Amino acid sequence: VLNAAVTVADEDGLQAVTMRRLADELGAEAMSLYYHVARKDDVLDGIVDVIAAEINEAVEQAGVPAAAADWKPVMRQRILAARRVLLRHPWAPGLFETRGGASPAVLRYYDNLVGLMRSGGFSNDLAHHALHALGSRAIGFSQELFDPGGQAGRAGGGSAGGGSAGGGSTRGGSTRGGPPPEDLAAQFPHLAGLMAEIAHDDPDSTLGWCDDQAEFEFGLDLLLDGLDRLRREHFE
Amino acid sequence: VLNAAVTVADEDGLQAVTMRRLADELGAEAMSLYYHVARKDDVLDGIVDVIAAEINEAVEQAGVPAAAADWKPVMRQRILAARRVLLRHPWAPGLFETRGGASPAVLRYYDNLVGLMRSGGFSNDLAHHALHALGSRAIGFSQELFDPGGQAGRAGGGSAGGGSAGGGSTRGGSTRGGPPPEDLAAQFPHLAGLMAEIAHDDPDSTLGWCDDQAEFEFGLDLLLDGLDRLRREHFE
DNA sequence: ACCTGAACACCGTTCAAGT
DNA sequence: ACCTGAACACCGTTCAAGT
Repeated sequence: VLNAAVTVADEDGLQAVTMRRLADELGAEAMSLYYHVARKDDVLDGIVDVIAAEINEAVEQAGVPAAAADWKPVMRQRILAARRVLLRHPWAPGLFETRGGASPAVLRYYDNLVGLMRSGGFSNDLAHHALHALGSRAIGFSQELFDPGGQAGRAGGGSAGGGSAGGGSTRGGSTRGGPPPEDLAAQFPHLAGLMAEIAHDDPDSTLGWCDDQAEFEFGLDLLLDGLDRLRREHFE
Repeated sequence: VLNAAVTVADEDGLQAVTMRRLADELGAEAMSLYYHVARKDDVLDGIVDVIAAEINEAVEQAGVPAAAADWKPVMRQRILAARRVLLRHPWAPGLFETRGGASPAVLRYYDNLVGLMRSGGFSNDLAHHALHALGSRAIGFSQELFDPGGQAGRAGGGSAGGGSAGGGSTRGGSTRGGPPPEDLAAQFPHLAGLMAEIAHDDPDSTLGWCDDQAEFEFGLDLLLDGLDRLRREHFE
């Protein structure tokens, strides 16, 4: 039922999952779906629950314990495991943003995360702040403003800043009569400088030169380290 | 032209900004818009540029310098100024996620941010990491999984974790035959415990008990402090 | 109980015409 | 050069019927 929707989304994107298309996929030739489901929103809610269940399963299979005194590496592993399944469903983050709270499976994921922090010495107050600070990173994706890869809603986000100093504004320039690409460096000198220096490490691409996985872990570790510091301060 | 679209979105939400509605609002009675614009995507790209320009204007009016040796408080002010305009356009963050890279105005915003970091002692490499780590927080909003307020895409996000241990799953329970609310505490013990302890500070609401502004600043400061530490390490 | 067809009110977009 | 009307191919959703 819902699995068909996930398959369609994986193959042709979220915008392809339509009631008529779903009916086609399921053998049923028409909108008999409305007997089993009240609104389309229900199937969308359903598929975030399916994905969240897949995340929980992956976390358990990876053998990441639900409680540990050494909370940090465990939480890191759980989050990276979640990220791995989200990377298989690039359309899912967009759905998680709008309907994350409707899924018991994501609540279970978060409940485990809180349990892990509690057993690691977090007060409820700090655990609460931690969930806010991590935001969507807690469940394996981050929200970037720029996505040179072009695929909107990609898990883990695309790259930020310099990455699209070329990509973004080249597009803007051609479609909207912006400045020609030549004086981009003049318009955005700092981004251009940043890009020039970083891109030279990976010379064969000026757009997709960000290592998304490494950047995700950089931001994650920055937050986890900061939280650990606060936890320790609370103890001493 | 684009201002009409922003007004419609502010009043009736993003889903209300439709080509026919826009034509109505503009006096023009039909789809003459297609003479001035090729696709609807162009007007969407256009309005993120309008909002980003509003952000840049607000930052300049607030007198936040574009370069400073003491980069941290300046960056903090810039980001919080950006957040203030995003709070006036709750639908905007959702658009920024998908089409952020298409706007010269957001590129300008980011360029200023990079310039600020550079003048504050960041290497290009660390500035690049910083943009990734901050993600959408750099431009004033954060992505939360749960939004008890119900308004999807609200700037700064709704509240996370415990906030919807009640809200989210009560909804799930009623619409999808989940468990009755009574044993939610049994199903999600850690979230329930967290909520019980935190909510008691603000007893008159079990759902919207998160101080979004405070939580946004908590996560922001966690990241800024971590980045400053890395910057100092690089110096010594 | 379960499915179906036709229809309704909406989209974005095209295109031949109007002035 | 600028606008318009009618039409097309799609949506989600309803509803009276079918078995």
